[in-house]
This record gives sequence, C-alpha cells and structure tokens, in this order.
Amino acid sequence: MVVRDKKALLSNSELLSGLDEAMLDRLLSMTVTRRLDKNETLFVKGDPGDSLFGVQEGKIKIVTTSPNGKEVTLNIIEEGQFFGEIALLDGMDRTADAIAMEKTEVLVIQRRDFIPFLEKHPKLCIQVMQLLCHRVRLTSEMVEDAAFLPLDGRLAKRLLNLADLYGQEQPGGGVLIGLNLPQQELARMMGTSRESVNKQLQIWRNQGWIELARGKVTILNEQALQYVLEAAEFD
Amino acid sequence: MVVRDKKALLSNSELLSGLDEAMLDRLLSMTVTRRLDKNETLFVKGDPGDSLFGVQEGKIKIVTTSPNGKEVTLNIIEEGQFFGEIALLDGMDRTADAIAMEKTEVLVIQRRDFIPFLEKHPKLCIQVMQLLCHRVRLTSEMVEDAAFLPLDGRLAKRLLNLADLYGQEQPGGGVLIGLNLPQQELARMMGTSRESVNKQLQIWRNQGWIELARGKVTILNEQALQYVLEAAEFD
DNA sequence: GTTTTTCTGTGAGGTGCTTCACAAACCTGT
DNA sequence: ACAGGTTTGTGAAGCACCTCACAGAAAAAC
Repeated sequence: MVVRDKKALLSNSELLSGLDEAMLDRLLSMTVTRRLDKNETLFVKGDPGDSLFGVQEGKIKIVTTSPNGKEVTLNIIEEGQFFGEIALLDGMDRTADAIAMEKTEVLVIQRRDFIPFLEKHPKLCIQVMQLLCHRVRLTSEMVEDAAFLPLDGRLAKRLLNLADLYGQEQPGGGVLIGLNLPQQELARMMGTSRESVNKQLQIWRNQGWIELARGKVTILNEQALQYVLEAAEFD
Repeated sequence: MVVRDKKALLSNSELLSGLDEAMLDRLLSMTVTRRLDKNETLFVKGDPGDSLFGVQEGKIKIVTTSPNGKEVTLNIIEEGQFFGEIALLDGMDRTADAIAMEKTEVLVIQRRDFIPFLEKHPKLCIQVMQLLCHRVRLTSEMVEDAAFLPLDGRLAKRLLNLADLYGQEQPGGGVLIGLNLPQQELARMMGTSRESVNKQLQIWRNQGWIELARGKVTILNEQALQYVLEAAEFD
C-alpha cells in the first residue's frame, strides 16, 4: 500500500511526471521515508546537501533565519512537491532551513543514487531544469516585489496567490484560504512585521473585503484586492 | 580570428567548460554574433525567450522595471558569461530586461538549435543545472539581504562583493572597483535610492574607509566594511 | 571652447513601517 | 475546568529611508 502511494506521488509530481514505469520503480527502490513531527527540523542552513526530498504528506516550510532571530519564509512545500534539489545538484551546503509545519512524511533520495540516475536519463534532466527555472522565477519575483511593492500591495498579492493555490469556495460566498497560516507566518512570507500585516488586514476587514479567523483568511472581494495590487504597482 | 575568439570564450565559460572539441565546433556553428551600442536593449520583459546569449565583449545588465519607472538591477553579466537561459529552457517569456552597459558583442544561440543539442549531451545538462543552481542561490540571497540587512549592511556587502569580482589593487593602497558604476546604478542593484547610497558612502569616506570618484569606489579599509556587515547581520 | 548632459553632494521634510507594550480572545493539554 | 501557550487586536513613539529640491563638478557632445 505504502509502495503504491509512493509511486502515485512520484508519477504525478512536477519533477517526475512523464517517466516510464521502469524508471519509477528504479527510483522508488532508492527512497526511504522519514516521518517528522510538527515543528521538527529536517535540515538547517549550512548542512551538507546530500539528499533530495519529496513531501508525501504534510507541509514543509523553507525559511532563512538571521543571527538575531528574524525569519523569512521563502517557500511552502506541499504534498507531491520536491525540494532540496539545489544543494543536491551543486554539491554545496543548504542555504536555508526546512521545518515541518505539521506532522509530515517526506521521502528521501540520496545524492549518490540520484545523480548517476540523472546522468542516464536526459528526459529527467530536462524536468529538473524546468523545476530550477521555476525556482529562479519565483525568487526573482520576490526580489522584485520587495523592491517595488509597498506592504498593502505585497499582502494583496500574497493573499490572492494563496487563494489561488489553497482556496476553497465557501457556501456563504468568499474564498477561504485552506491553510493554517497565523498572521506571524504570513508576515514572515513577506519579510515584514506581524503587526503591520494585522493592521492592513483590519483595514480590509472593515471595508468588508475579507473575513478573519484564527489562522484563516477568507477573501470576500477578490476584485478589490486585485485593484489594490494594481494601484500599488503604479506606485 | 573571430572564430578562434568565440571558441576560446565558449570553452572557458562556466557553462560550457569541459566539453570536447567536436561538441564546441557543433555548438559554434549554431551561433551568430550581435553587436549592441551602449544602452541598447537586447530584450525586454514579456518578450518570448527563444535564445541563449553569451557575452563576448562588454557588459549586459539584467533589470526589472516597475510600471512607474523604478528599476532594480538583478545581475550584471560579464565577458564569458551566459544569460537568458531561464526563458530559453522553460519556454516562457522573459521576466526582465537586458541592456548593454557599454558597446557589447553577444553571441546568440537559438532554442531550436540548443535544446536538441542539450538532450543529446547529459554532461552539458549537468553544467546547465549548475548554472541554474547558482542563479537560485544568488537571487535567494538577495531576498534574504533585502529582508534582514539595513542599508549600510547591504551596501557594505555589495562593495565587498564588487571588490572581489572586479577589484584592482592600487599602487597607493586600497582596492579600486574596476567598473564604471554610477551611484545611481549601485542604488538600483540594492533596491534603494541614489541619495541614500551617496550619504552612506560619504560617511565612510569621512571615516577614511573608502575613496570616491565619478563612477568609482576605492576601498581603503576592507576590514571596516566587513565589520559593518557583520554588525548589521546581528541587527 | 562652449553648451548640454550626466553624475555627485547635501539639506529639509515627510511617512511607511518597525518596535514596544499590553489586553483580550482563543485553543490545548491534563 | 483551569492553566499556560498561542494568536490576534491596537495604540504610541521612533526612525530609517524616501522624495523633493537644488547646486556644483565632471564628462560628453557639438
């Protein structure tokens, strides 16, 4: 059973889709599963990066921490997505921490197994490159946003993006972001303070554009947020 | 002559080093050279990305522009370096503009030539991946720095980095950054205002840590800047 | 050599966001 | 059911950085 799950996960992932049965089986034979509790750390900045991970169940956040304790969340990795490929591929240390946001199972592939496999399968190479390109685009966009958009624009963009990824249409109308995301965590994703996020959310709630609950945001007026974003882009 | 130069360029580049003679020749036969004047635009955000470029002579800057006209410089591409690989590989549009900083010659390889070539050469695949990993690391670091470091720390870091890349030891002591970089351009590299950069540079000049000239910075006290950076990292 | 453009230097004033500080609401474990 | 942690809501104070506004210097253009 577990094996079948693994295979389904592998074959549906962005990284490994389109690979044939035999290849998947060989790759599968290289993996082990690791279980993590909520808030457990998988690796930290500076660790040697000798493995690739795929999320089987749960969520992993990729965060960088400054010496004084501030954090920025660079990415949240969902079920079926892979991560940790950068350090694996270039052989350098990890540049960020990986922490389980809830009880999580990851599947682990060692470099010594993966690299030779990669060298034998050009098609897989192409997919890896696609993934890397995607990463570059995402992080570049973060640089851009940090430089151009004020807080309200960045927050609007993040909410719309989260709604897109995890949104659930509500019977009473509106789109709930189906993720337990405290405002603190939201703030970290945007490189800003929790208080600032809260104040902006309050403004929008008073406008009737969103609804708030502990760890939850429901977007009632997507158009309005879209407009905030566009206005912010024009300064 | 031109052909020999091209070959030398190709074979020494980060991207293509280690490839054998025959491969280089085949790749070479796919390239054409394009000449750009100072400030000429090679491509802009939104263009279809159907080619890969290598700088033969001169410098190209990669910048993103906001609707209102603000700019952030993401990267400066030097002689012997390649760029434009992201859009080429994933088939999406360019996400930034490429502008010649001086009279520049770039060599151009079309996607329809490069991709099939890539698929036939696993070794080249690996090198491309290395390059992509490097890009991810650089941009991630920019996100981190923007979030954690105040202006003085970011500027110190940039100057030290530039000195490392383009530094020339001066007879009278100090390290000159051998690049014509107006303070405006420096500011754009850090996502900040020209005035702020200037004021910080003045402070350091008054401390005797740097010397300034039009488009030039000479670092007299590298240690001091290093210390500023470390202090900034601790908040 | 004179004009024009680019780059630098500097002050004043405004503000977006941070930090600090605390209260209330909410969930969780035993 | 009560205690202790976590998340939210909010105000006040401060400051890092931005924008605006020039003036002079240096290079480029003519």
